[in-house]
Amino acid sequence: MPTHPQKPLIIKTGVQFTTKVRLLVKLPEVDYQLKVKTTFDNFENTLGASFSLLRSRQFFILTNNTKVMDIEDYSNGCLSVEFRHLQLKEKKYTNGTKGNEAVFVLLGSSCFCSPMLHNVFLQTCSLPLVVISNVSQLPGGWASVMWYNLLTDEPRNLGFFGNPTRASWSQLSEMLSWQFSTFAGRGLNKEQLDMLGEKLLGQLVSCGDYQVSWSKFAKENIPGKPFSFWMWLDSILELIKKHLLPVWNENYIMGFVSKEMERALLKDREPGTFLLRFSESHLGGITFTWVEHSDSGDVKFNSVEPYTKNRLSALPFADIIRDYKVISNGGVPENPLKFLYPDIPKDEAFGRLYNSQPSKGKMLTSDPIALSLSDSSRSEASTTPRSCPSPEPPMTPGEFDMLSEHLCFDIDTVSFLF
Amino acid sequence: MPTHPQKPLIIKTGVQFTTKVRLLVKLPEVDYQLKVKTTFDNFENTLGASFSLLRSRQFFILTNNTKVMDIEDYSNGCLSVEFRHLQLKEKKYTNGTKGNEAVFVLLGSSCFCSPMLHNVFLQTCSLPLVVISNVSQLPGGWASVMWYNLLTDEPRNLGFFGNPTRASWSQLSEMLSWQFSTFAGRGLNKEQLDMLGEKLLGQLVSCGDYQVSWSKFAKENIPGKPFSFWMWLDSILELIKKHLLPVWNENYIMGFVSKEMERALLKDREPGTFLLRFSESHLGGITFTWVEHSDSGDVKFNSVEPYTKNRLSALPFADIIRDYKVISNGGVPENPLKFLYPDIPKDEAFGRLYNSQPSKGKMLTSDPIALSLSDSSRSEASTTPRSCPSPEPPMTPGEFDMLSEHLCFDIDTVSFLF
DNA sequence: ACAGTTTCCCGTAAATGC
DNA sequence: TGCATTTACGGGAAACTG
Repeated sequence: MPTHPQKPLIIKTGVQFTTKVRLLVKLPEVDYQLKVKTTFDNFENTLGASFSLLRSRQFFILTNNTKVMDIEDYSNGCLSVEFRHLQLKEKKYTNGTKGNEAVFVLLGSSCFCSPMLHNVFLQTCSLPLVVISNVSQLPGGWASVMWYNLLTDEPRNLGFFGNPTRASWSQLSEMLSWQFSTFAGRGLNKEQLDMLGEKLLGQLVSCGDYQVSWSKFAKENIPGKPFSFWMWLDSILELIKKHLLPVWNENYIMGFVSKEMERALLKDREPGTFLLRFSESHLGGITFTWVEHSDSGDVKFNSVEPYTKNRLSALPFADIIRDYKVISNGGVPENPLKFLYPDIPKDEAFGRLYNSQPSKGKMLTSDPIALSLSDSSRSEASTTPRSCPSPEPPMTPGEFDMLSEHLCFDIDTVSFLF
Repeated sequence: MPTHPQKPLIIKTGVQFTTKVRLLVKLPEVDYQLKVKTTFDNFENTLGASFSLLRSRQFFILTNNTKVMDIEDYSNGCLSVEFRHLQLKEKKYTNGTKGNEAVFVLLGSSCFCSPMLHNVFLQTCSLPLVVISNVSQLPGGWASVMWYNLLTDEPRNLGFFGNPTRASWSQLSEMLSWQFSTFAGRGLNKEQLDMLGEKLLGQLVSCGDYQVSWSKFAKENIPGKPFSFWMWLDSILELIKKHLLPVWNENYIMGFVSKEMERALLKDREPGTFLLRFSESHLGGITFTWVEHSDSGDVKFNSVEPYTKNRLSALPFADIIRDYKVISNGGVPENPLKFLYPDIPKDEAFGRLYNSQPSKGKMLTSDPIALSLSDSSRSEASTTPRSCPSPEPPMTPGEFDMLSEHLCFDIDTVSFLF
């Protein structure tokens, strides 16, 4: 199990993780033990080649990394060893090049069989994974995992990020929707994806499918903003996961709407109609915009400053909507939010989601009154037996091949689907 | 320097600290080096005794703990070595007894002199200190440091907490006031201390001086509350440090007033007169109570639920006072807080302390409206030379004694005054 | 079982490295 | 010098351990 249970294949240095090595074939009942060692593969090329180059960044396993595969460790019909409390640390004396956080590396494992299988060397490896040193790198690391799995079928394409291939918008948008359905319980509809596509690619999306670069997706900042497209999207995903889950799952958050579209949708609606959208200017923010008619009959739009995780952890979003008040010139506070777009009465939509006491009767506002008018794994077995001269070969070549092909190394029991 | 710069003599395991060993005498210019080693003293009795017992809890220094005292390290006219990045860890294989967090222990240091002073052994030690494993133990640890320093002049009374002596209320109250003046910039006045004394001791305080036990001060819970007296007081100190410093320093927080006293003070005052007091039921909370007259002419007292660090970090306290509104039956919100007790107009008192925009004109309340009607070193040198048979004594006995008496060990440059 | 302690690790801030 | 990355550690919560 990697450090973040929800995000496999990402390991943070200094934080414990778990891995399991399995022998996929049922062996004849012989009385021997397998000594298994888990190591971090610091070499550039594939396993089993006759020579290798050390990578520019190297890691090692700090903790106990050898275990004996016990006959009693049968689980699901195969021999396995689980390594717990493994911890990764970077080697500090490597040549100066500090790579980016998207470096893909391999966790390898080797088996020595004794006494009967003595001198037979077996090796397997995990899927490529990302090493980070701080949770602040988790979004970037996850972007790498997604991009890799979207564009490579090879289980061990370690040079992938040297020249990452592009993704078509149809591929990418499907994956983005998948992220929302996996982590937030509800995916993205066509309108939401269209807005995202336009944000990422401009009007190009509408003119057929388009190729998106890795850089545009996760490295370059959105023009005029201090964050990349994925950083922005991930901040919203996190906001939903932590503070908006029920509202999101009820499909009450339109979320991804441009301000132009927002106005177009609201302008012909009943006064007091509102919709919820994510902030495009700040990371992890959600606002509401409502329509009203001024005395002269003009249509007016009002928005509130985005609510971020800090404000939402003080009061759940549904309660904010219920308790939101505008103090009109008459001095009487009133809630301007009447209908969730297109025309659902507010309490009908949010009623079940209210948490704390509603405000009524004599009330004390113990909180500020602000002036604000505008919105400012798939499991993969890979083995590479090395032929070593064995003085007394304990198995036939056929038996050996079979054994080699069924030694499996999972970094997590959770499968990883893309 | 210990882990918490403001609270010396408390070291948290796994967190870096700094210490300095100084040779207080100016040595004749000889060409030798002193190798100094810092260790954690895990023995029961004083330095230099012929035998010792291991303590039930033992710690050791994880990191590099030897350094050579260089001739060039002269600072303030004496030889010194500074140890940085020291880290403490508990020995895990000791006998089962887990002691409490108030264990006092010693950091020791020994010097080997070579080549001229070869075979001469010198040793010094720090003041007693407290080891904790989590910042949640900091208040308890600090209570120990205070109690020790209040009641012992001995620099190394390690058995003190086996049977801690009592403190007189006059001693203790002086120290409590000192804590507030040190950490919050303003001490406690007689009325505040009287309230604290009564809380701790009942009416006994008024009948002359009284002895307070260590247990009553920091171990036993306040009757009916899930926290001790010091836990409660420290939570308030922390609240002031983080969120109330300017208001506290302007002396606008009466703070320590019983509810009875509060009512007695307010009842004859102008309606809208209010005062600020700390919550006695919750840790780290502050409320305000104001007086008003009901239609029938009765005096009424209203309080708000205590503000805690979470709410105060959303909006500073002065702004809360400015923006606080009661929505009367007429529906018009109004601020009931008019005069800070005894009769200071609110804005006159808090005007300078307001931070954000005041609320006026058309206002949006983006925050909840709650229904709430009631308050529901000194530097110490200690050396114990051991006489070792030296084949070629490089110094006269007099010189040696002088050297021994002037080897000093500070755990911090910050002096510690009680 | 429970209560006092410790461990774990996120998330912010500061330090470091290139 | 500035940005990318790591380290430091407070703080909340889970895990531990007698």
